Amino acid sequence: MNIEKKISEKIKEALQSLYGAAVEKVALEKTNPDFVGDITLVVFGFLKLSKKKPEETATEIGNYLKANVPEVADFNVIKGFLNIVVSDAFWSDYLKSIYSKPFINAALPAGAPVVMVEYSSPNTNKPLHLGHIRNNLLGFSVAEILKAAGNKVVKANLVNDRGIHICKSMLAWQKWGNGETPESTGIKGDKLVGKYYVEFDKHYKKEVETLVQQGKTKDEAEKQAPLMQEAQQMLFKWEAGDKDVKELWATMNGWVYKGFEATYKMLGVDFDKVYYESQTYLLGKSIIEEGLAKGVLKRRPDNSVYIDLTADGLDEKTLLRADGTSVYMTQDLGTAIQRAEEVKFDRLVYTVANEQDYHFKVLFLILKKLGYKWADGLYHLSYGMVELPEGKMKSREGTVVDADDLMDEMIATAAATSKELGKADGLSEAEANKLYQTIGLGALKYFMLKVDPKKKMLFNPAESIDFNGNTGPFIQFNYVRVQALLRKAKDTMSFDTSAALNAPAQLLPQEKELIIKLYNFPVVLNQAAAEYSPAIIANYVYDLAKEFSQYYHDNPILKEKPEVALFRLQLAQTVGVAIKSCMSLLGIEVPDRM
RNA sequence: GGUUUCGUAGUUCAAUGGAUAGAAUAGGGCUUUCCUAAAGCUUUGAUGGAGGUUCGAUUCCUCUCGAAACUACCA
Repeated sequence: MNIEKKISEKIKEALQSLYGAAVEKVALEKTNPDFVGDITLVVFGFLKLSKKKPEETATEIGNYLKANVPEVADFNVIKGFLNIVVSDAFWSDYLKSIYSKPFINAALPAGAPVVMVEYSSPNTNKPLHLGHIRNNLLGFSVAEILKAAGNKVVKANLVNDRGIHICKSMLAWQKWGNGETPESTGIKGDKLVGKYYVEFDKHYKKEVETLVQQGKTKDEAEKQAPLMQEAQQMLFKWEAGDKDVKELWATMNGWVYKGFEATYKMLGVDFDKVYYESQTYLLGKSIIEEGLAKGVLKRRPDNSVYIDLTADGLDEKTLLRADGTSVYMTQDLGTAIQRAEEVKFDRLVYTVANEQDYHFKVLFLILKKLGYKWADGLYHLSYGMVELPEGKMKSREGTVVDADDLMDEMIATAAATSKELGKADGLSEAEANKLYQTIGLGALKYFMLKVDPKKKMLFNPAESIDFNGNTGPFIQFNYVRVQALLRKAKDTMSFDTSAALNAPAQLLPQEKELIIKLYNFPVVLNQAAAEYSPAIIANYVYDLAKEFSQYYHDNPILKEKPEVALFRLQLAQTVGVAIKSCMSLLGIEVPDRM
């Protein structure tokens, strides 16, 4: 049984027995490291019941616990704080109970809640950049965390494959592409399509400029520029099913998908379901009638349809234009309803940057007003933007950090550092390359995931490539140390991982700390799942690795006499498994040597 | 203008209303006859400002200053 739970039950008993008071909930916390003890009860809240001084109250409760709870070895009182010492035997037994078992329970309970996590959702007109990396890493990691916390997870990607943006690329390619293909140029498909998107923009800007010089307003110029008109024409043709346009569209999107696939593979993310907007963009129109009938939606004289959210502190939101066409919101309503029917999710998580907070607020509210019960299970995983030291990424200033380039750079830096330190000596080229990739991507992923998703983050390329301190490679290194120990132990003392674990009667303080850290994992995992925050896992695994690093530094393991060495190895092994498991929740691999 | 979010060491990040606000990095000073020094030890240094609630506030409330995002019949 969970020790906190047991102690808090006993504290309720103590309050009943000592002061005749019934208390509903007793909150415990971890003892501050500067004091002796493992678990702390703050007694200020009970003074009204005891009618005694804080010290006296705490001592009375402490005495009761020590007498009635075998696991409570001792206690001390400082002001209103009752610090409880849990016996070494309890911690040793706990370690024994998890030794040589999977650190994370992979089996899902029957009837596990179904959670759909949508993430990535790129546009097909340009390659993925740094912002997408945060999105992809977050979405993937949150999905893994929810899985580990006992949910049946469906990862989904909604590809924005249609619209004016891709038409711009198509048009520019027709005009200036000279039949270029990824094959003929050797350029990655998504990059090639992106190149023509930029090309369009260049010519378009010139046209706008010319029109402005001729006396048009900027607004007029932007709408009337011939290139924009042509792109619009192309979109109409696409919607009308024009064969040539559809063919070009399919071809160029095909190039992009091949490029995306390579980026996703390198990034290590995957999806259970891929949706395409070309197949979903008409959804949602059908519910307009329903909404009008229910009186939730209203029609304006010009025939456009809207919902009035001013009573909720929001604005009026148009859902159908006067010409009867739908807007993005309408589409999102439709896809949500479709998924609710198709997947029957308990929760649907949208991984989308916080610039769309308003959009999702409105989306969820409309679905609730339309009477869908499942709308309560919708969640916007809103994450902050990634900024560079010089400010926001701006495509026209060329400061956009390309996802592929960034990963390549991280891997190259890992390679250079490894070679410099002679860490790759004795590895085959394939092994060495795999190692560089593991370290480079580990650094990048950890750097991005250790920050609270809700907060905007600063991406400093120089610092992200650092391998010291609170970084992915530092954590990987401590895993590697464990593996080196285990390898050596197999040779020198025929260490056998199937041997039973026998703990010493008295644990070293650092050993106890490590076991307590391991013991806390389920709480940490649940918190990470509840808050949709990989950062909580990242901070946890860093703490664990740091704690182990000090233990390793201060205490020889293999040089000790056999029974001590055996226990320390088994503890190290357990820590290694824990590190690897936590890193996998972040989508980060660990090497066996580095 | 309105709505929302955010202001913590030089910098990048932590802290269910709890004890002396933790790390990392940068700067100062050390450690290698020791299982991987991609390590460890040590030192300097912070809650934007003013009130309030509380035994206790980085955390909750009000005001204020500063930053960002959103506020389309765009996606």
